Amino acid sequence: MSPGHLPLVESCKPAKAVMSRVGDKWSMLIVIALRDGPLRFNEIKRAAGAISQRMLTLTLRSLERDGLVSRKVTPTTPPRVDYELTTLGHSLREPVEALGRWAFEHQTSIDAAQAAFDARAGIEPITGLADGGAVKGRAA
Amino acid sequence: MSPGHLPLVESCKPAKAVMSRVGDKWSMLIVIALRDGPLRFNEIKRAAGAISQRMLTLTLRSLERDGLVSRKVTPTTPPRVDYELTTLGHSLREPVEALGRWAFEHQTSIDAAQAAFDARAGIEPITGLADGGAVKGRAA
DNA sequence: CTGGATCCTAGGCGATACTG
DNA sequence: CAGTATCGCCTAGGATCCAG
Repeated sequence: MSPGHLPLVESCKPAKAVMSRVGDKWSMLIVIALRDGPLRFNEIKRAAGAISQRMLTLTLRSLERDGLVSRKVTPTTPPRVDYELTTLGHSLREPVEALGRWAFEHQTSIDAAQAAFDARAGIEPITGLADGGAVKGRAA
Repeated sequence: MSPGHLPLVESCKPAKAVMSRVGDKWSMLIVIALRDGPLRFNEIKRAAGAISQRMLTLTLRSLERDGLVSRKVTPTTPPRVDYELTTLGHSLREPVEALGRWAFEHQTSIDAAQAAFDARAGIEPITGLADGGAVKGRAA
């Protein structure tokens, strides 16, 4: 997709945008929650677990803006609002779920790599200098 | 992968972690930059474009910790450090590139949806209050 | 050239309170 | 029930200076 010799940052701007969506804290969780059909505001909230009403509203709006989710209002009392994945939204599930599968398949490899890295960090101080060797105390 | 009736948040924690990686500002850009072979610190920097040395170092470290990138130091003067995708890193490219392709394929749909949404937002002010109607500039 | 330590700001996100 | 408005924390991430 990218020729290879040009900045490569510009060549994948649209990809960057989508990756941000995928990586943000709640979007994909909501998309997955809606995979089996429409849900109401509070149903999504319950499904997502710890999301705040503020973030749910914002995320839903933004998902709607991107055309991934549709919003249907039924002006009764109390009001009823149903959210549903659009065709575009459903199509996004495929690559996203592939990514999810990758995560599960390689979970142990990642865990192992992290453990090994952390172990090395504790053992090799800074290149021979005798250092107390705090495991990178709670600073940053 | 998730039974469907449990919180669903906990069932995909590892996926969430990976999604965050994919979604963060520089990780995938670096992974893609390394797709054709090892690069030195400043070569990656040049390829990425606007990244700060701080973020490059941090991202690289964290990629290394996750076992996606390997770091090889050649202690010459000046020092030479090569970064290369590990097998795990390469395997991640597949789902990530799939996501990238999705982004390109549906770019126009998303653009259209956003334009339509913004247009609607401009028409329906806020329940009658005359609003100037700034289009809420969406940059990055 | 590689990369650590510091400082500083924008904004993501949660908590809470209020409206229709 | 659905949604908005306000506040305040906290972290991502850029700029800069220093060191090996």
